Amino acid sequence: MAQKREDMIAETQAKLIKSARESFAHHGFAESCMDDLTAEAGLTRGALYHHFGGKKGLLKAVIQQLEDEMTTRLSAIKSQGPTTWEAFINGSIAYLNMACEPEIQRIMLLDGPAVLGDPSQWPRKNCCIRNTQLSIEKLMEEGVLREVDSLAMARLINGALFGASLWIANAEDPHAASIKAVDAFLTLASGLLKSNATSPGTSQS
Amino acid sequence: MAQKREDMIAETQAKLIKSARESFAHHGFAESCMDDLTAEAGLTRGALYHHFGGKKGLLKAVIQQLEDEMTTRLSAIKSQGPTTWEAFINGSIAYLNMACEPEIQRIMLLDGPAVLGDPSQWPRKNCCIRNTQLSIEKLMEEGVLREVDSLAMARLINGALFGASLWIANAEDPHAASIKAVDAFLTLASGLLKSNATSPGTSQS
DNA sequence: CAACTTTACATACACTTCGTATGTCAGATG
DNA sequence: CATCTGACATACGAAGTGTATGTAAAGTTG
Repeated sequence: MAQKREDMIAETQAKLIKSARESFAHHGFAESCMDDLTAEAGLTRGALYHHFGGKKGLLKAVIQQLEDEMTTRLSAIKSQGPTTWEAFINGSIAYLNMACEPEIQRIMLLDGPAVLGDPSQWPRKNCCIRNTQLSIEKLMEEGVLREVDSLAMARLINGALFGASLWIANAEDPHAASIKAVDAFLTLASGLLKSNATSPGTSQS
Repeated sequence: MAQKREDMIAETQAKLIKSARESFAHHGFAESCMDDLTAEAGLTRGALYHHFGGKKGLLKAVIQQLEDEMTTRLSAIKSQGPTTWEAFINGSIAYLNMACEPEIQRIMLLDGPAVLGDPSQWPRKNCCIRNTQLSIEKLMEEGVLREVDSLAMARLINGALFGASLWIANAEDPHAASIKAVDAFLTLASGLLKSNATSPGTSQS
């Protein structure tokens, strides 16, 4: 039964994180009330403070879970590209689409940086940017890309996709906006290529 | 003396906005206390609610002032480029540098979107993005750029510069990071050009 | 110019929310 | 079985926010 206890603890934490995700996503971090949050999970603020140390701690845990999920999803997509370049492009488009999801956009992209500061300083250093950076380095090794600082470029690209996602999510016609954004991104990304004819056709959303 | 009264009102508002800028920039929006804020300006919360309707209203006013200042500064820089393309690049680099300033980054780029939502929905619709968009359209008319949706591209570019600014501001060596970011941006931006040899040399920071 | 109204702010109060300090009970340990 | 640790709940105090009300000066109307 030594296991059972740990399971219950994990379950408690999972319930709190789940409630927090919903509340943060719906009302935003600032407007989310810890009493409501915990009540929704069938608990009290005592549990929250015990496990996460406070509201910000809970936000960190939620973001970590979101990051893990994003990483899993992105890895799956990136691993199945015919070329490294296409894997990179498809991964970027996937990231763009994910950034439009309310939970991710609201919690990770809006509230996260405002409350916790620069994402790259977060504990489990932002996996998405790391992923982008690794792709870029791989492409440079393959000789496909021009030489640039991979981290700087990864930041630019992630920022660009985030900016576009904010636009898409708030557009009157998000689907149309998404198509335009992908098209524009492909154009922009072609600047990375050594030999740039118009960027090679890539499967769109 | 009809003028004097309006002047005093404007002065009151200006004092509140000034205090708010400092407080928001130093402590962030959430941690800024309205009592401290207004006391610093020699007033009380009564004045704040009267003129701005609340904390968010004050944030809006502060952001508007920051936007106006940025627009002025950017226009000055853009108007003096030898070619439209160089004006665009120089404006972008200037935007990048400005985005690294703590006041602008913290208030406009971090707290602003988190508290007020997508910047493009703000009252005085984000002048920086508009500026970028207009530059892009002009460059397309001149036949320098490939055909893309100008708004989508403007969003991508502004987002990219914001992402880079966040990185620079939190880097161990911001100056070095800034140089890398500019270099990477030039590479990326070359994707916009119809004829892209390596992007033409441009004055760096 | 006198009575009234409006406006710019200050003061007072009620409500929410957060963090901490303390309490309690179940399970682990010896 | 006695004890202790850890997981959570309860209770309390301190801010902070928004609103409702007060006040005095400026403006308006007869």
